[in-house]
Parts: sequence; C-alpha cells; structure tokens
Amino acid sequence: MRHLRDFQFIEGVIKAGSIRKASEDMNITASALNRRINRFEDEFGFEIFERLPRGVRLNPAGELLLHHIRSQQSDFARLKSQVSDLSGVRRGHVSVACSQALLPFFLPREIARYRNDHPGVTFTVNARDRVDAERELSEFASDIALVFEPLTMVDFEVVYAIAQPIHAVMRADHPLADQSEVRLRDILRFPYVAPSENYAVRALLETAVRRLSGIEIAPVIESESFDFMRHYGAWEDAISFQFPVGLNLVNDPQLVERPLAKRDVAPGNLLLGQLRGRTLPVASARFMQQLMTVLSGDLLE
Amino acid sequence: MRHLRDFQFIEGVIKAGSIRKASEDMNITASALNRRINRFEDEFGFEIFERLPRGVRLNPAGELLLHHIRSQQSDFARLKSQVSDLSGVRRGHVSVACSQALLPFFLPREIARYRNDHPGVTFTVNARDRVDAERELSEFASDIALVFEPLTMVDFEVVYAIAQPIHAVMRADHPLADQSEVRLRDILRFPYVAPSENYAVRALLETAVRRLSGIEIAPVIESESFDFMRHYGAWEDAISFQFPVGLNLVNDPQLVERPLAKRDVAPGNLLLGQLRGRTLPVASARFMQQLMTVLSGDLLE
DNA sequence: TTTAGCGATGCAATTTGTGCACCACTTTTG
DNA sequence: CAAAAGTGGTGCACAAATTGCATCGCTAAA
Repeated sequence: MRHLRDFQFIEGVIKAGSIRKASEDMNITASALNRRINRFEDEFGFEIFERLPRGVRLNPAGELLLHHIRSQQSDFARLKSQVSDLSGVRRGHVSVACSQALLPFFLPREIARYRNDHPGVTFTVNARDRVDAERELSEFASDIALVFEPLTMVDFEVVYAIAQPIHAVMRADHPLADQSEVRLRDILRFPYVAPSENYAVRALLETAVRRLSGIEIAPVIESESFDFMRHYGAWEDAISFQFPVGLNLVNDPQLVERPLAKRDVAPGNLLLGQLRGRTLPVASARFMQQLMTVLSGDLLE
Repeated sequence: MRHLRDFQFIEGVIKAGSIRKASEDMNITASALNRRINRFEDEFGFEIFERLPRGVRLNPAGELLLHHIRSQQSDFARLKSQVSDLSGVRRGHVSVACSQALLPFFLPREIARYRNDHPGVTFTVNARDRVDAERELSEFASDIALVFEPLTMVDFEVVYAIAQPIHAVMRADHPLADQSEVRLRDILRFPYVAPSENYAVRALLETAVRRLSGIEIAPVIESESFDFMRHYGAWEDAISFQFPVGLNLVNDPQLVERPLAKRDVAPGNLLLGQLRGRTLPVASARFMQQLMTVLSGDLLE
C-alpha cells in the first residue's frame, strides 16, 4: 500500500543498518532513499536516525516510530482481513509463539480443529521461551503466545491463565504406577529425567526439592527437549515430568501419567496472552477464543 | 504528514458527501481527487464508496476504513506527543466529553490544577449526554468521557466508577435543612425543581418515586440546565437535586446540600471512561490518572 | 423534457521523485 | 602514516507520477 511505503523504506534502513545497504536490497538508489528519509524526518519534525560513520542507527524517537510502524502494519492487515470477512471471503493468518510442550499434541489438535471450520486461515507456529515469546509479541511477529509463566510481563497481557500441576510420566509397570498421585520424595528414589534450568517444570521442581532439605535434584538425563525425554522412557525405566497439556498418553499402553502431590510441588501456570493493548485480527482473536474454551474445558474434565 | 494524505482526502469526501464538493473544500480538482479515490480503492482491493447519482456514500468496508483512519490519526498524534515528550517539550492536548454537572466546579478545578503542573497542555471540554459522549469517543473526537451511566456501553470502557448519591440543594432556612439526610417523601411535599427525563438524576428519582405508589413526580420547574436550576433557588424557595461532584457550596452561606436517604433513592454512578481498547496520548492518560486519584479521594472524605 | 449535478476519462502541463556523479567525512587497512 | 573503503549528503538532468481542463455518459429533480 502506498501510504506505508515510507515506513517500509524506514524499516529496510533499520534492518540493513545503513542507507546504502538498504538501497541495494530495495531496488532504489542510495540518494533517492536518503532523500526519502530526510524528507520524512523533516515532515515528522524529529530526526529518527543517528548518523554514525559506518551507517545509521535508530535514536529513541526512532524506536517509538518503529513500534508505531509495526503496529500500523498489523492494524492495516487486520482491517483488510475484516473487510474481506464481510465480503464473505474468510481468510487470515495466525501466528503463535508457544512453549515446546504444546507442540506435539495440543496445538496440532487445536489448529486442525480450527482449520476444519476455516480452511482459508493459515498458521505460523514457533517454539519460543518465555522471554522470546514476549519479544515476538511486542515486535508484532506473533499474535498469540502460550507459555509457562513469562518472567517479564510489561508487554504481555494475560488473557487466560490455567494452573497446570506437574505430572510424572512413567512406564505402566513402574513401582509408583499404581498410586493415583505420587509423592516427590518417592520419585527422587528412582531414576528420573528433567529439563534444564530455564524451564518452568525444572524451576518448580527445584523449589519443591529445596524444601526437602538434604536432598538434591539429580536427574540421570538433563535435556532441553521434552520430546526427547518423553521418548527416553521407552529405553530406560526413568520417570519424566510434563504438564498435562503436553501429554496425550491414551493411545500409549506402555506409559502412564500420575500427578505429583499438590502439597509437594506447586502447579505451573500456563498463560495465554497477547501484546498489551493490541486488537488482534479476526482470525487470531477467534483462535484465541477457541483456545480459551478448550483450556477451560480441560480444567473441568 | 505525507502518508496520511489519502486518508485526509477520503475523510473530506465522506464529510462533503460528494467528490466534487470535497474537491472545492480541499484545493484540488474533482478529477484529481476522483482519481486518488479510485486508485486507493484499487490498491486497497475493495470499493469503499457507493456511487449514488447525487454523490458518494461509505459502504460497510468504508465504515471500517474510516474507523481505521481515525484510529491511525490519533495514534500518530500520540506518537508525536510521545516523541516531543522525550525531547523534553511536554506538550499535548486533552479533550473531554462530560456531563453538564461537572462543568461549573469539578472540571475547572481539576484542569487548572493539571495545567499548573503542565502549562503546555491544552484542553477541549464539551458537555455531552451519555449517548453523544460514547459516540465522540468512538470517533476519536474526545479522549476521555465523564458521564453518569451511559446507556449503550459497547465502545465505552469504564476505567473508574464511583457511586454518587443524589443530594438535595435547598436554602439554609428550609424546613428540611436541619436534617442530616432527607427522605424523598418529605421533599415531595415542598416545591422542587428537576431536570428533564433524559438525565440520570431524573431517571433515578422517577424510579424511586414509582416505588411510593400514589405519588407522582411534579417539579415546579423542569429544565435541562443544572446551572439554571441551582440559581433558581435564589429566587424561589425550591429544592433542587445534584450529584455531589457537581456541587461546591462551601462559599455559599445561603444554600445547603443534604443527601437523600439511601434507602429511598439509589445512587447514580459517575463513570470515567475512554474508547475501548484505545491507548491514550500521554497527556490524556495522565489527566485521567489525576481524575481517578481525586475521585477516589473524594470518596474517602 | 429539460436541467443540474454527479463520477469517470483522455490529454497536456506541471509537479514530484529518481539516478548519476561527486563531495566531505570517518574508520579501517596496508 | 597514507591509502582504501565505507558512510551520508547534494546539484543537475531526466523520468514518472500527479494534476487541471475539457468533456462524456448518466440519473434524479425541476
């Protein structure tokens, strides 16, 4: 669109780091691009770039402008999707940043269900940790985030939160498998695998174990991949940990899941969120609505 | 700004109702303006105007676009104000749509206090009824609304609500003046003035009186101007009604105010609000913050 | 039926944007 | 220490987009 062209050029310069480099990327002469930038700054009333000997860099005013540009592009995309909506076209794109745990079962199921009703809607799904997820939201790179307790919460607006007790996953013939809930103290006597430190499951386990003084957490395997840990159980009889939303063991007769006793370990919080103050495109808003519905339903089961 | 020019032209056409009329208002030929509109619709991918024999009118897609335009202009203004803020300029403009009752004392006092700290900030204040106030918010014509219980609430986001019991205003030598609170039944025996039907005070009184079957509300004067009604008390010994936030009788020895008994008349709700989902300019957000503080303080007094 | 007002369009004039060559400057490189 | 390789900025001629004018076809009001 015509009215966003200056913004696109500005974005290009930001990404390239210099006007000349950007000009090569964008099929325009450096001089023309330079004049566009200068004219914009003139009309805007403020400089937005620092001129350095090796290129340009955004100044604080430029940072604000960049956020405005991103927000504006996203707004305009939403407008177009709304308009095609009322023309009966029903298209759109949803991008989700989520914790690893949701990749194998939960999100595929939900996205398939959504696309069954709205085949014109496409998706982007990326695994992101809590910090990156929030950053993606604020850069308008993702519409929706679904993560476990982000650390920093300035731009993250929690739309829905659901407590997730940690479950222990073990073989069906494991000595603890006949208990309806398992005690942390019992688990620590058997081999177990655990995620590395910057994952919510590990943080909660550490906190809980620290209360049982004298015991230290000592997984036989430490990994960042929940997928790996879940499959490892097929080879060694070791307990792994997962949030229920990441589990779907009904078809696997070899494995069972048992919740950890609530008095031992605090539950994690699965947070469904978006960029604070942002109005989502129709498709994303509807998908978020579906997630809320299914999450609150899971709670009731 | 350059990138908003198409939008300004579109707005002009909407306001004028025809391309030719708009072209006269905006120093451009009808043909050029016509081509701008057509080109925009081309690039946008949808028509936004219905072509009628006597001019043009927005179609539904155009209505959505118009809202986008308004929102965009307001966003850009906010961006500029933020940027000048970090240049240390501290300027801005706040526009308030409010109930009549707040015009004589409350808003003048608060605005003066705000401008004492921020002399660069200018204000627009307009008296609007509940429906018009909400419409102004959604058209980005006002930033903040301060009204008594708007009827329709779709676009009105209540930021702060405070209950306001109706007070009776009477001469200091009135027979009821020695009571700390007055009963509705007693008041109805004396002459009183009341606002016309579409004001919250009147609606609450009607509801209350309707419970006292057999009695009908019968003001000796009915007016839309609270100012007039308050001053009328100087000429005839009649009771008038007001919300406390609209009163400031400490300097007037002739008049006293007494709350109506709570069990007789429900209190009104003074609602401080903005357009749902909108991020206000810095100046407006700060002024709103001040209003919240003072309103919650008034509650404690 | 006439008339007045509307949006659309072809064409020439004009304004605006672009590319090229070059400048002044700073950091990196030899 | 000097040359080289970057950078953003600028004057000038040319290309492209925009505008204004005249005019068409159309519809509702007079």
